[in-house]
Amino acid sequence: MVDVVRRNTDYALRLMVNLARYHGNGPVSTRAAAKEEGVPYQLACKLMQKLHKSKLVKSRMGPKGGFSLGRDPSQISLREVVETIQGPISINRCLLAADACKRQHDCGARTKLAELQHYVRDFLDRITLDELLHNGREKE
Amino acid sequence: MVDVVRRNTDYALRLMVNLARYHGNGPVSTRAAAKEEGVPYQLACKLMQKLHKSKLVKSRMGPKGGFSLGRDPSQISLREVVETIQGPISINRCLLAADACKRQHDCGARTKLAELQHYVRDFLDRITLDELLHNGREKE
DNA sequence: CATATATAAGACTTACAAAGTCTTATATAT
DNA sequence: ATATATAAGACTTTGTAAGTCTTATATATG
Repeated sequence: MVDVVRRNTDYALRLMVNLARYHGNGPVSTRAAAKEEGVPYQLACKLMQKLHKSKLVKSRMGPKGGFSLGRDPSQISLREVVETIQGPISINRCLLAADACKRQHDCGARTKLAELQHYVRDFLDRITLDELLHNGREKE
Repeated sequence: MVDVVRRNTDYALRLMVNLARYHGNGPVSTRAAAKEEGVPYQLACKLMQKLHKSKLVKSRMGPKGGFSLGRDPSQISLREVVETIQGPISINRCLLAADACKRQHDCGARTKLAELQHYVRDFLDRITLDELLHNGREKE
């Protein structure tokens, strides 16, 4: 079995939604976010580093420091987070490079799978952090 | 990077399309199909065994033996082949069991990802082996 | 009936990548 | 000065996909 969204990506998503929840109230420490979201602390550190490199979060060092979202939660898509952590979303490896497969010329699957890949990417593009946040806390 | 369709699944798909190509002309030996589709022979054997267990192909032992499709190519979907080889298609492991995640009650991602998973499965349900075959050989 | 050709089954090994841990360095609020 | 936080990356563990090997069994055909 293969998950399109891996465990670490799931963790990163939770952390990002956590930051979204406290957006505007100053930085959130990794320790706090990790604890609240049930993510192993050391892993959370590494994930935050990746998210920082891709500018999805800003950091402030020192006490009272932590991470905060780089943009408004309505401007960060699920796909950005996913691809930051686990790389480009792929249906089949033959779709990641134009010349990845020499059989592609008489391959009936390629076109179909490319179509699906496009749909999936687009779907995740259209979901934003604030949607996830409001969706989840709707009932309260 | 994660491929929704793994390498072995890709191999199995090629083998199945090969059988579809010769459908009605008696069994195809694994050796022949593997060679024609560029699949390592021993791997092809294991894949054919899985396909046989799930009734997607019929086998005939002995010389002049080999495998043939269990049903007409128009009645075998891409999803059946994929799930026979690599198990259920999953967007996130939290979607595979009703109680896989205790956070699901206030999780905004779950609904969206379930929707996507449903779309992907349905998409692959609607593609059949004979479509793949005709798509690929259209130009000839 | 002997033999060559095919599948059947599963143990075993290898290779790779994800997940998780540990260590050291650096910045800053108080 | 010190405690608290991030920064960075080496390292270990674990899981699983991919690939190989071995032995058994069925059957067409001379």
